[in-house]
Amino acid sequence: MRHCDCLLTDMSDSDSLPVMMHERERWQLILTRLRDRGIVRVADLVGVTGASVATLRRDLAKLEDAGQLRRVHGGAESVASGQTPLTAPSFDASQTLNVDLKQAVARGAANLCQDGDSIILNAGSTTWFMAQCLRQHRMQVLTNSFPIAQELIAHSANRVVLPGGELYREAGIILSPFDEDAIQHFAASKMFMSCYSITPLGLIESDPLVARAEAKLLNRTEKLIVVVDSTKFEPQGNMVVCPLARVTTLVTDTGAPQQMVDHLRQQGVEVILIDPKEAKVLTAA
Amino acid sequence: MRHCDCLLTDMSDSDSLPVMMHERERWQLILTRLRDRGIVRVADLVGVTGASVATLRRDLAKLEDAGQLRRVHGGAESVASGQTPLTAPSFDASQTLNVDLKQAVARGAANLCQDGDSIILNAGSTTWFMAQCLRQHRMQVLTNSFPIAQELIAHSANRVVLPGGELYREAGIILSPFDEDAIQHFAASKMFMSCYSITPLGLIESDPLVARAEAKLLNRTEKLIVVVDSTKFEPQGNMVVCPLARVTTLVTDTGAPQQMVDHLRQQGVEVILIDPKEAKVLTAA
DNA sequence: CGCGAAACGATCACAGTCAATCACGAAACG
DNA sequence: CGTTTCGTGATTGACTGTGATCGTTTCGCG
Repeated sequence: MRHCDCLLTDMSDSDSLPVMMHERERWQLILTRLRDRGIVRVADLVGVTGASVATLRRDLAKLEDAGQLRRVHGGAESVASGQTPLTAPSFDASQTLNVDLKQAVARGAANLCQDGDSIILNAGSTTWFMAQCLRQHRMQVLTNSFPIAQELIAHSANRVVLPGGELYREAGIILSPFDEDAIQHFAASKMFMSCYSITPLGLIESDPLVARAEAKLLNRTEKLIVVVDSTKFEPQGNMVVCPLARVTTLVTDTGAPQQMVDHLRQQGVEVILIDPKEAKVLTAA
Repeated sequence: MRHCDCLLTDMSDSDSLPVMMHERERWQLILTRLRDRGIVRVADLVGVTGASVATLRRDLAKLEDAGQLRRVHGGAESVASGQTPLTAPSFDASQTLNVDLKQAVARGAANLCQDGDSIILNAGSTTWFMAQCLRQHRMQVLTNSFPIAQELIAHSANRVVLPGGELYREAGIILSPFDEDAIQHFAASKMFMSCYSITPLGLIESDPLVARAEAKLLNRTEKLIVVVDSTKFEPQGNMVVCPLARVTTLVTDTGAPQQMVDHLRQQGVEVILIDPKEAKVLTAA
């Protein structure tokens, strides 16, 4: 393994340093290069990371599953062919770890949609995965997420409605401090949202502006469907968006703590558990 | 990591050398040239990419299959009914022919912007070219064009504000039938717009919804700067957006009919003529 | 109208890349 | 301490992209 590296570069082979890169380091490096150049080649990555082509191919496969890039012959390209870094929400390392969970939950939530529905898709990485599952649907979708709007417009026949406001570059969210808004004329049958964390006190966000935007959207619908992977049950953040009783349905994975599941059902929330292995609905009772 | 550094120098060397471009890189380059110039020649691409004629022909064939361009004898031209819905505004055939004019006019109009300005960029192919000229600027930009918002967010430090409404897939425009809107809180120092055509009766559009949206935006600013290439003086369409006297400044190319230029100046409109050859301002008197 | 030059499509051999598989070693677990 | 799991590297056969060459078609010019 490392011996190969040593043979290739005699001068740097002093084993005093741990030469081998870790998986996450490689991923980070790959994504960085991808953002800078729009395209990466496996052969290049071999030289940069010191890993074998097989490993790098696996890395690319995983990152493609995570929606972070698109594989092409010889390497991979940025999901938007190098045009915009906005096609996917900015993931941090911890989010990258839960891609499988998020995708499983997103698929489960997408099953709750039907053609003709008018839905709201709140900004978030899980809801972005959900948008990818809606390519065959024909609905009216209101979203405050620029990347979700891009995805829907480019790859589906759904109608897309946007709220007015400033477009925040990093998060890709459209936020407005004003109440007058086109969304006041939107009536949705369902709203899908994620959140920063979920506690007995309710749905929690960390950013006041985001919390306010979500509260505004909540007024446009009766049914609120929360989509969160099981890691969101770790209390974080401090802005309460709404109490748990406001939630109609919660979609999460089987890793959710049983205590919270019970508590939610006591509050009248329908809880849907998705097994990320089998990617199918286990129970809804 | 230092291990990486050693190899990185190697990498950058082989990268700077015209070793071999990859398929996607060539595609990207071809599409970029196509967007910039409206037409590419196989012989030119050979010199630029270093690939063989056969390979480039295959590239063009694939891109044509993907609907990204239309092959012609000797090369390829920008596609008529633009497929790439969002990377560029959909050009019709006549527009494709005037890319040079539009870009020259767009550059001239961009010179009227200063850091700190709050401007409105109405949807349109000329204003989209203009957005490409604003990468170094730092302004607040309100636009009802999804592709322009993409361009600004991805490639500039400008702040972007969007109106609320439905996102129309083909044109990439955000339109709303309602008056309540976040844009009612936006005060712009200048508004840039193109139009379907320009006649002695005023600025003309063909779509009532578009005309109404532009009229709404007109209320948010005093200074109205119209950017049109000289082909827009051929009367077309039927919806009058506003009279010529409403226009503060008109930027066009030297191909504009002298009669209209005189008439505009009689109305108090400042007319700026851009020579597409020299791409510089000729007269502003 | 006819001619030469350029461009075109088809085909072939070569090199690089891919997915699948097996084997090795390290860390995690009971 | 043994077993399991995971990440990694090497190998194999199949596939894709590439360049050169062929004969044919199209364009431009006299």
